[in-house]
Amino acid sequence: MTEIDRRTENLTSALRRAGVRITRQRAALLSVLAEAEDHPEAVELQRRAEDVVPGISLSTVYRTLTELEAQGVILRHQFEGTPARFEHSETHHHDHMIDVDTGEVMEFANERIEKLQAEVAEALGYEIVHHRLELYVRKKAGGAE
Amino acid sequence: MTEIDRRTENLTSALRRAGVRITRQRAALLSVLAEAEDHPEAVELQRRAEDVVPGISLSTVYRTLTELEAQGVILRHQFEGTPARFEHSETHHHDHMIDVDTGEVMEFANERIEKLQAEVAEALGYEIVHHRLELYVRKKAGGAE
DNA sequence: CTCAATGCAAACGCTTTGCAGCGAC
DNA sequence: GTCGCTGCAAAGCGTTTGCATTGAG
Repeated sequence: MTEIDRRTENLTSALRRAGVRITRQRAALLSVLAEAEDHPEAVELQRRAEDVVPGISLSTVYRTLTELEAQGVILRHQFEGTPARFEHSETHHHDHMIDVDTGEVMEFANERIEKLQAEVAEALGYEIVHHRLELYVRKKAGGAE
Repeated sequence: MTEIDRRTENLTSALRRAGVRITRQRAALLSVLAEAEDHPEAVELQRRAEDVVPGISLSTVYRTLTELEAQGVILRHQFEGTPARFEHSETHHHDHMIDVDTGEVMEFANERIEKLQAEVAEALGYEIVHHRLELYVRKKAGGAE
C-alpha cells in the first residue's frame, strides 16, 4: 500500500464517518487530493479529477472540499490575490512562503515562532484557535537560482 | 493641531502628491480614515463619510481606498470571513489578533517573531516583501472578561 | 473651460445554492 | 426503492469598471 493509497483511505474514511456516500466524483477527488504535492485551487482539482470522471462539475468539487474541510482532513488557504488553495492536512503543521514573482508556494515550520505566538495571545488572556502566517517573498539577488 | 488633523494632512498630501483632485468625497474619507481607531470595512467608511457627504457612493469609497493603498498611506487587511478592513499606516508596524467570538481586532507587535521570519526567508535565499500574521483567538476561561 | 472624479448600474471572479433528475446504498 | 448527490443555471458577495454627467482646478 503506497503512501498515496494511505492518504486516500484517510480522506475516504473521514467522509464515511460523516455518513456521506462515496460517489465516483468524490472518489476521484479524494485520490487527486491525496496525490497532490502542491497547493491546487478548485478548478485545478476539477481538471485533475476529470481524467477519471469527465464532466465533474465545479459545484461538486466545491461541495466536497467544503465537506472535507469541515471534517478537518484538508485545509483551505486564502493567499493574497488568488482563489483558495487546498492541501490534505495529514502532514504536520506548517506555514507558507509565497514567491511573489512566480506564485510558487513553499512550506516551512518554525517551532520558536509558534511558541512566541502562543505567548503573545496568552499574555492578553487569549488562546489561539488557529493562525495564519504567510511570508510573501522574493528571491535575493545573487541567491541560488 | 490635533493628532487627527495631522493624520488627515498626511493622507491628503499623499493624494496631492499623486496629482489627484481633493474632492468633497475624498476630503470626507480622509478625515474619517484619520480619526478611525478601529479597522472599518468599506461600507462602514461609507456610512461614516455620509455624515459629511450624504450620498457618497461605494465605488468612490473603493476607488479612494485603492488609491490611498497604492500610495502606501493606508493598509488593506483581508481577514478570514469578512470584507476587507482598512487602517491608516501611520503607526508602526504591527500584526493582528482577531477574537473569533466577537470579531474584535486587536494589534500586537513582536520583534522576535519579526526577526525569526526574516531568518526563515533568508535561510532559503529569499527576502520578505511583506507578511501576514493573524492570530484567531478566544478568551481563556477564567481570563479577565 | 477642461479633464478628472462621481454615481449609477452593470460586470467581475470566486463561491454557494435551488432544483429536477440520477445513482449509491 | 430511497434519499443523498449531481450538474446546471442562477444567485450571492465583495469589489471593480464603463459611461454619461458633474465639479475641482
